[in-house]
Amino acid sequence: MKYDHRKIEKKWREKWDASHAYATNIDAARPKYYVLDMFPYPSGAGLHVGHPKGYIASDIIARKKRMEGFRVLHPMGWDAFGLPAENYAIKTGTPPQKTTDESIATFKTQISNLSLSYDWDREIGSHRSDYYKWTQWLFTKFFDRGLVYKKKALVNWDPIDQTVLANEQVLPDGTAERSGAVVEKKELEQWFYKITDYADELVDKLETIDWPESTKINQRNWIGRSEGAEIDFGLDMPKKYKFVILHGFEGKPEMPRWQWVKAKLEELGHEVILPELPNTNDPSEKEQVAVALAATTYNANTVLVGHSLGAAVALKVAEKLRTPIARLVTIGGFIDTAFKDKPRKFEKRFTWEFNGKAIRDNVRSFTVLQDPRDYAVSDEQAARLAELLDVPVTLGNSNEPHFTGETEPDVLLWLRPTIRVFTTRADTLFGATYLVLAPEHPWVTRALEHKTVLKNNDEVAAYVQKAKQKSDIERLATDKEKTGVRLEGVSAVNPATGEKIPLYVADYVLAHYGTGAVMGVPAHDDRDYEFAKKYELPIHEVVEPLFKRTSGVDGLKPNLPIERREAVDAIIRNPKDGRYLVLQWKNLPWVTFVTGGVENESAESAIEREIIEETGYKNIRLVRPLGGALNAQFYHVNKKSNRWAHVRGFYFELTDDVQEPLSEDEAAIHEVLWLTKEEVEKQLTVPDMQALWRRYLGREEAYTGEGILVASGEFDGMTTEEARAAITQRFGRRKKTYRLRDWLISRQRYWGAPIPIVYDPEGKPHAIPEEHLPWLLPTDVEYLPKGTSPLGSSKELVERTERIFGKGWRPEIDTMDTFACSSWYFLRFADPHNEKEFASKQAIEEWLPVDLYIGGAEHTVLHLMYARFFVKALRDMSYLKFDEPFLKLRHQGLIVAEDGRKMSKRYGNVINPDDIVETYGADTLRVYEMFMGPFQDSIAWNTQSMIGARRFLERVWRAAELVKEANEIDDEKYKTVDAVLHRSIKKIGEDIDAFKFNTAVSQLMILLNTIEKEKQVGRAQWEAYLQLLAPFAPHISEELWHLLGQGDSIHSTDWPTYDEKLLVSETVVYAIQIDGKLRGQVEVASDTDKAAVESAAKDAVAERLAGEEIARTVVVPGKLVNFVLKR
RNA sequence: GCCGGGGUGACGGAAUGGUAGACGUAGGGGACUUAAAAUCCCCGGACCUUAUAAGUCGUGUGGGUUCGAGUCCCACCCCCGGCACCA
Repeated sequence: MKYDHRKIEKKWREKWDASHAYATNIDAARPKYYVLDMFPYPSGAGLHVGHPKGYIASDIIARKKRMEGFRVLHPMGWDAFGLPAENYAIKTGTPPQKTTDESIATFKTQISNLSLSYDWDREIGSHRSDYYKWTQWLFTKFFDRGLVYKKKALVNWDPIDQTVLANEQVLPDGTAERSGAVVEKKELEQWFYKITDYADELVDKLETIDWPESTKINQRNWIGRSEGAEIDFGLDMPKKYKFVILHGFEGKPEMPRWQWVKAKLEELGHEVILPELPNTNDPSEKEQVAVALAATTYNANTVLVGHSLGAAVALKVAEKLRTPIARLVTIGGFIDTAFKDKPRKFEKRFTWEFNGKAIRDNVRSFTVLQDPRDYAVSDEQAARLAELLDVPVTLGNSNEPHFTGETEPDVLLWLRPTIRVFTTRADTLFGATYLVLAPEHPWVTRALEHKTVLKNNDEVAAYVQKAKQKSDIERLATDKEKTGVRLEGVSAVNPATGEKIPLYVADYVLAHYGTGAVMGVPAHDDRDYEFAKKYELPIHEVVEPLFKRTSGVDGLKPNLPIERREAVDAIIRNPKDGRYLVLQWKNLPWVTFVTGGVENESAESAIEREIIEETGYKNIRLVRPLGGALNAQFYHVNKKSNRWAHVRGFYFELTDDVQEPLSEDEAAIHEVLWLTKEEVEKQLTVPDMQALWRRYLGREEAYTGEGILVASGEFDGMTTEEARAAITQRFGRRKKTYRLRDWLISRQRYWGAPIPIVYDPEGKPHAIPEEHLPWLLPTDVEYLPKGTSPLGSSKELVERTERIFGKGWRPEIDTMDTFACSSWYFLRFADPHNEKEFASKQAIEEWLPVDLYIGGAEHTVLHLMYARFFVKALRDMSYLKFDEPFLKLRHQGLIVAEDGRKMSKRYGNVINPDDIVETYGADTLRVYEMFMGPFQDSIAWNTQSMIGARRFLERVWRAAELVKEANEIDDEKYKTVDAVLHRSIKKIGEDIDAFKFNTAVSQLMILLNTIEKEKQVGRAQWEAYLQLLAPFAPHISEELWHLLGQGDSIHSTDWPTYDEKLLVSETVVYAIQIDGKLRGQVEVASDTDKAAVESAAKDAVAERLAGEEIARTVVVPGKLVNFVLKR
């Protein structure tokens, strides 16, 4: 009978479908296992053979887990919102709903052909309203929780797709990941998920999950946490101000924060007035203003400051002034009483009206300082205040959420002229010789508004303007020369040295990272070095380099103490031939320059003495010392001790060739070589020697490594690591910053989940209540986007909004980034038909988290990080009890086309799985894809090679004829097969668990080879064989299983177990080596003791050992014998 | 530049510091056949040798540690992926 895959596969597919063979087993007595594939976007093009690779692997795991007694959740669904269907709609008018459903049908057929054991009863589609209802519901919960916010921001605009993109969707070269368009900057009001709130946990919890290390590293890099310090540099300006500070509700001038602010400002020579406002719990507008006005005279040097209620008073004061003041700062201020937390006593009488124009006419600049965490004043209140003054809100961080801490450095920062920098190298603070601000830095913006602060106001304004016009690509081109402009008329004070240092504005400093300002330490930072060279700024070295060897022959021995020594090195050149002298060490695999210790003498005399001793050349001339000292820590192989050498380098030239003979001691440890410049560069491998060589060549550079502090006062002698902590403590604060920014989810596109927000007639956004969800995607739309969302063209949407919420209410017309839909789908699979919840608590507890997640490596940051964020946020809202969605993650490698390129319609090199299934069978495809090579590697498809998998299955088919019943079995042959069988059960089980599918298949082949060679296989042995094959080739194994007369499916049988005793064979072949070279073999019983093995081996190679003396014999049990001969 | 991963026959690949190249593909030889396909058997890293036996070399390059290195250490070259003026 021939192996007819078409007939067999069709038959079983239909039987399994009809019987719902893969419905999820919900027997609570079994342990659960949730194995999930990343749900695909159902593109119109259908699948190519590369797509199912991951599905096949997860299916193998799912099948094996079922056979091992687990209840397995193995679902599949569709990530169905997305641009291709929408772009197709724009071109043809076909509704995306229709296109998408058709594509899903195609995908499902293709996937079904492979008999992947999904529970199709749990199928979901993210575009279906019963799914996106919950995507929207989650949005509203995030909204209530403060994890969703709207802000005007410079965003990435894709001019081809006509929508904004998340930072993650923009490639490093500034083009869009999807469309390839050059991304533009646009200022738009957009919705954001506050993923940065979870930055720390997103980094820290990576350690708890079993993910590929490279994926974890990618996430860590993307979040880009760096731990450093914030340090404030006071500004020295000729101008001094008078600060009038008005406290808030139930406040007092004696409060620690005001006294602290006052003291800090007075230190800088400013004047501070702190009037006490009366009756703040029942304030009268007139009384408050009168007290404030009476406190002092107001003029162009006055800075008026108001906290909370005091801010409202300050605004009224400003309204009434006759001469303009310099500045008005509100801290946690408001102009209405729509408080977040609770009503205030004064609300009844607070009916104050503010004249924005009068205030703006009387004040030259404003700052509205608001902490988003403020418990009383909402961001909307702050926004209304800022609108009155026509300035943006300045976001700050208070120590206590309403700026009520004992000290409030952020308040001081916005009052006192101070520049705060972020640095990871606080240890180099003494070397900071200038500051650089980003062009968008608020202090620069404000100074430019004042016009008189900077002597070169126009020049700076022009530079800032130019920088703003540059695209990100231009600004981030790293090879470009740095530019900047000095801020004339101001200087900063280095808090460590007290020195006055200049300020620059330069576009190499990024406004959105850290504080938007950096300290320039040219001696120890490459960028600062480049900048300082160009603008001739002083370079102060404060770190002596330290070269620490931790591995290799001269790596520090951890158990020995480190001895400090003053040392000297010399580069010696012979001017006659231009060669350099090096020492070739006898017991070290490298060359060095002449090197030695200083013994009660000057460094200069020490090096001359060492040169004579080590080389014999005595007529030498010191040309110049080579820079400052450097440190080397290493294990001194000759002296057998750990050394910390504090080295001075010198450059000498030979005056003649006279060379004395070396002492015996010296000659024994090294020899003198003369090398050309090229040879030196090639052979010199010791880092401190290389550093010396670079100095000799005059190569100037910043030293950015670790080292020992110098010229840093009390911190001298500390390691950079110690100094970072100590200097931070003394002059700044520890601070973490992140590269990660909040997740922009607004998309100006049609085919996505509508953002469930409506705006009241005042324009205030409201989350749509649950009873109105799903908030349906309208269908009466113009698909073509025109810079705003197509939803804007829907009449039905507006009518719906007004009908439900009232006249004048307007719908949000943006849709959500599709990643929002895929950030929680794994939860829905636990309970996919629930109409009351996104999933019941019980279902979630039963199935989650996902035990094994398989998908492409292209999702290492986007989807995988967003999903982690969702889970953490939902946990904090008490919907979940676990921290991480995916406990174990594996990526499948790509299958590229036979020509080595990516499979793509464009190249015409796509292999369609349907064709392979038709011609060779699904089992062949499955076996081949697993056998190709390591699961995570990218490998080229090779149809010829695939035929090998087909041949293997044909051999399996024929081997069924070799099955023998007990009475006809030849014992010897049975035993031979049994030994290989039990080893195979062990290996195949372990290999599947370890994702080594390729070697598992190879073991199936080895076992089959054995069966064929013995020409017989016991019935029970054959049953076990089919069970081992079943996860890989479900159809043929099922068919052969039934041919044995079995009634039930092979896929619901118990996974075979192996007998430990059978893993050990009776005899073992030892390899025999002489001096490590293979010289023979000997077979002995496997329980032979070492001595007997040794003598058997000795006999086997007796001829070769004749006349030789054996110095040593190594016997590795079960492996080999090695005779080491005496020489 | 920085951070990952990798470099093994003609090809895909295998190998807890212990006989390098399992398993498969292509290839060569043979059997069966009128013939071909399919199937079965044998060979299958390079060099040396008529061939065998024996030997020499061999896992990107150069060194090292070890009785023994594809595997560990040092330096370097190349390829792939990610990040990149992130202070």
